[in-house]
Amino acid sequence: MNIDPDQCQVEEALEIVVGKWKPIILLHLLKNGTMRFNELKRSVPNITQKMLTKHLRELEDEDIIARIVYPQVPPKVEYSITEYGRSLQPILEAMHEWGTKHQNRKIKKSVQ
Amino acid sequence: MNIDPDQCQVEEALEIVVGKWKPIILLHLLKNGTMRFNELKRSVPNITQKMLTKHLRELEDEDIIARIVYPQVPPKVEYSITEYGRSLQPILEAMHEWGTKHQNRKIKKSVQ
DNA sequence: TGGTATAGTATATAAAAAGATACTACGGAG
DNA sequence: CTCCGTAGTATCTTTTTATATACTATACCA
Repeated sequence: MNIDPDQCQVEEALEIVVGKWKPIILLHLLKNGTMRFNELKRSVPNITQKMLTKHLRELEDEDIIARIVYPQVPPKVEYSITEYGRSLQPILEAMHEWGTKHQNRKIKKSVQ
Repeated sequence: MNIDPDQCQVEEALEIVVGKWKPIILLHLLKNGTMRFNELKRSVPNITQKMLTKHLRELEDEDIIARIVYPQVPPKVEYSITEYGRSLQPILEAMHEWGTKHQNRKIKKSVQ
C-alpha cells in the first residue's frame, strides 16, 4: 500500500462523484455525449428539478461538465462532459464493476 | 462507454466508501494490517468514538473489515481488512490519484 | 387570449449524517 | 477503596442533504 492515510486525497475524488444523483448524471452524459436539461430530467427518474440543477451546477463548478446556453425561447441549454471530466470514467467503471460483484455477493449470501 | 446508466452499480461501491471517515479508516488498516480500536482513534484525528464505532460496524457488516474480540479486561478488539475488502484497494488508489491531480489543478487555477 | 414548452428559482419541510458530551463494565494497580 | 484504561452506549443538538410544491419569463401556436 503506497498511500499514506494522512495524505489521503480520496475525499477529493469522492466529493465530485458523491451526491445521490451524480454518478447517474455522469453516466448518462458519458453515454449520450450532449444532453439538454429536460432530456436529463427524463433520463433520471424521480429526480427533482432542484436536485438536477444543483448537481449540474456543482459538476460545472468543478469543470467536470460544460454548460452551453442558447439564447432562445423557450430556453435551450446543453450539458456535456469535459475532456477533464472524462478522466473520471475509469473510476466510475471500476466502481460499477466492483458494485456489480458486491451486489451478486450479497444476493448469494442471502440465498444461502 | 459500456455502462448503461439505468443499470448503474456505482452507488453500491460508493456506499461502502462514503461516510466522512471511511476512506481514512480503510487506508490505515491497509497500511498497518491489524489495529486496535483506540489505535485507530488516535490515527484518525478528530473522529469521535461514536463515528468510529458506527463506520467500523458498517464496514464489518459489508465484510470489508474483520473484528476480533479478545475476552480480556480491559477489552481488546482488533480490526483488519478482509481478503474481500482488499479488492477495494485499486479503487481507493485510483481515487487518491485522481484526487491529488484534482487538488493540484485547483491550486494552479487559483494561482492564475 | 389562453395554453404549451423549457429551464430554471424560491420557499418550506423532512430525513439523514455528524458532532458533543456524558455514561458504563470490569479487572488490576496502588 | 479509588482511580485508570479499553471499548464501547445513550442522548441530544447541529449541520448537511434531499424532497415537495409553487412560481417565473417568453416566444410560438391555435
